[in-house]
Amino acid sequence: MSAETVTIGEAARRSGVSAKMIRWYEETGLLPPATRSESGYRHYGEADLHTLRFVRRARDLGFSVEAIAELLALWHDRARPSASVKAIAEDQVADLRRRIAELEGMARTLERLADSCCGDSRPDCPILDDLAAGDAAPSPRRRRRPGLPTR
Amino acid sequence: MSAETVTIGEAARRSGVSAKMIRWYEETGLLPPATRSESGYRHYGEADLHTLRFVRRARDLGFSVEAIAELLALWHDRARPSASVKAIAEDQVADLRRRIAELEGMARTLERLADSCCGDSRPDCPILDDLAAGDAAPSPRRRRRPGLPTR
DNA sequence: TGTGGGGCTTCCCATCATGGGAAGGTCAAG
DNA sequence: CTTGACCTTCCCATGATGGGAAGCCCCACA
Repeated sequence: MSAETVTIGEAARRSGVSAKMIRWYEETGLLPPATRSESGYRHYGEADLHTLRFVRRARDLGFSVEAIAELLALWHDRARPSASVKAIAEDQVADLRRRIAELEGMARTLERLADSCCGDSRPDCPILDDLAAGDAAPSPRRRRRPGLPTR
Repeated sequence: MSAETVTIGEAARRSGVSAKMIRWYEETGLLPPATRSESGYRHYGEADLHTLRFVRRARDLGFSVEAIAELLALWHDRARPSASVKAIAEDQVADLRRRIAELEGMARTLERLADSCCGDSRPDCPILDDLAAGDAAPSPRRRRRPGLPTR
């Protein structure tokens, strides 16, 4: 019993991770190479599906693939300290909060500008005036530490 | 007077847009080709700098390059209806709000999980338990309409 | 047993906005 | 004239994802 395995398409359907991404996760080392049939088809068992769902859920929470690799390692380490997991989660929360604050700032500014624009057929527009004002604070564009699907 | 022009590095410093990005904006058609010196150096005048600052400010508000192209066109169109500008701004706000809500959902879930994890040296961890639960709602990963720096 | 259609394989390309860096030409100050 | 800072173009990488082509495989049905 339980030698039941499924092909990659079925694994994708059952895990919510696309076949493309399953292959990519394997290629980049997030997942170990799948077992193959004689003809080269990948096959996945229940444990593999469980792992795939874990990955999927972690992606849904915005974890980067790198963070997921750490989470998977901790998941498989029966001697893990839960503090390690918690630290990763709290980092992720901090990152999410930082990004939310950034987007919130943009949204508030834009809402204020949009509210002040009467939005009719006349050309006067406080939104364009603001953009053209050119008093942009020269904040350097930082590289974000990878993470969210950002879809 | 006012035939003063600067090179791309100086334009970058004065506008807050990197030289790399100025070239890229030109290449992709967001900006018209810069005038060149005999030896091929790009040169920028006050009007160009004004445009660059406009672009920079719009990027800071999360507009996609595509949206900025529309905003620039409206900016230069003295017969524009302000409603057109307002519509673009409101689309952007809606997009920002949607993404904020998404991140907020992740952050809340993760905070709840992190709070329930005692974070000590023992291996028991509700965070991993949740990830492993595999009850992930199979929400399809949509492609996001381009926009934010997302840094 | 032949065949058709759907699933699998690998490989390449695109996204979006950005930076890094190499190889080589230009310019201005000393 | 040299030196060093700047400019040019070109290629590559990022992160996670999808699209699509070319070709092989497998099963069900006639």
